[in-house]
Amino acid sequence: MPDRIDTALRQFSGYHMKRAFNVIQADLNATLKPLGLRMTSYSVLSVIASHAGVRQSQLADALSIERPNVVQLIDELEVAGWISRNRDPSDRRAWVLTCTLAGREKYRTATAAVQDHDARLTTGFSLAEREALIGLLQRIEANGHKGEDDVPVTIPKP
Amino acid sequence: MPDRIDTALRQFSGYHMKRAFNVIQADLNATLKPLGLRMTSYSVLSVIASHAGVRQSQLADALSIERPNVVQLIDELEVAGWISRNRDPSDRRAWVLTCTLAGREKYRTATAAVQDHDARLTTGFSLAEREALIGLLQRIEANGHKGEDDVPVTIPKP
DNA sequence: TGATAATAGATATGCACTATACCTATATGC
DNA sequence: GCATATAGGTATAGTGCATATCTATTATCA
Repeated sequence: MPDRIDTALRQFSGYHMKRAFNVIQADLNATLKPLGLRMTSYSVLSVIASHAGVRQSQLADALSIERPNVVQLIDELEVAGWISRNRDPSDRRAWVLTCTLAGREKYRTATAAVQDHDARLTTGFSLAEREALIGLLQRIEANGHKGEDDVPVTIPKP
Repeated sequence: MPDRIDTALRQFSGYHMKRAFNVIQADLNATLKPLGLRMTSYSVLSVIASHAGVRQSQLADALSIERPNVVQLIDELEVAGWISRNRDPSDRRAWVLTCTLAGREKYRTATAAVQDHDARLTTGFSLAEREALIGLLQRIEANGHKGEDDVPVTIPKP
C-alpha cells in the first residue's frame, strides 16, 4: 500500500489503537451475541464469577463503569438468572453478588469463546509478542493515569 | 497489585486494549476540545489537509465512518470555516473537499497538540517499542479483516 | 438509445453506550 | 445525636454510530 489516504494519521500510535480496537470490539461482540452477552456484561460476569461476594461499587471502580450503569448491567444478568443479589449482613446498604449455577456454566462457555476470539485476533503472535503487547498497553494506561492520584488539595488559610 | 478484582480479564489482550484505549480517547478529546475539534473531526481534517480534493466517500472508506456521519462531520468543519466543498466538474454528484487557509492553520496547531498527546501517552517508550506497538496493532487489525474480502458469491443456476 | 442499475451525497431516525443529577437507606465520625 | 459519607437506585440527557430511504447524477448494456 504505497499511498494510503490516511498516511498522516498513521504516525500516531493512538490511531492504530483505534483501528485495532474497532476490529476487536466488532469481533468480540459478534462472538458474545449468540451467548446473550456483550463486552461489558461479560466483563461484569467475569468479575463476579471469579470474585464471589463482590459489591457493585467495587465493580464500578475496577471496570471504570459509572454506578448507575452497573445497576443496569446487574439487572440484566440477574434477570437472565446468571447472578443473584443478596444483602450484605454486615452492611445493609450493600448487595453481595454471586454467580448462580447457570451463571458459572454461562461464564465457562463464554470464556472459552472469548479465548478463541482473543487467539484469533492475535494469530501469528509469539508468546513474547503477546506479552510485549500487553506490557506496552499497560504502560500507556499508566501514563494516562499520571497525576490524577489524590490531588493534594491545599486549603488556603482563611 | 497482588490480587486485583479483574485478574481473570487480564489474560485477554483485548481487555488491555480497551483500558489503554479509554485512556487515549479521554486524553485526546481533552486535548482537542479547546481547539474545537474531536477525535473524528480531527482525523477528517487531517485527511483533507494532506489530500486536497478527496471525496466524502473516500473519507468514509479510509476512516471507516458511515456515509451519513461523514456528511455531518464535513458540515461541522465547513461551518467552522476550515474546509470548503466544491462540485467536482468531472462528476457532478461528488464534492471535492479542500482546506481553507484557516483550516490549514488549525490543522497545524491541532497536529502539534496531538503529537504532544501521543508522546505523553508513550512516555518512556524507546523508538523500537513505539514501532513494535504499531506493528502489533496493525497485525491485529489485519487478523480481523481476514476472510472479509470479496465474498465470492456463487449464483446458483435458475 | 433508452431502460436499468449503480454511485455520491443528504436526511431522518433509532439504538447502544455513557454520563449527570438527584433520590433513599444505611453507616460512620466527631 | 447530628452532620456527612457511602451503597445503591431512578430518571434522563448527550454522544456516537448505524439503518433506511431519498434525490441527483453517472454508468451499463441489451
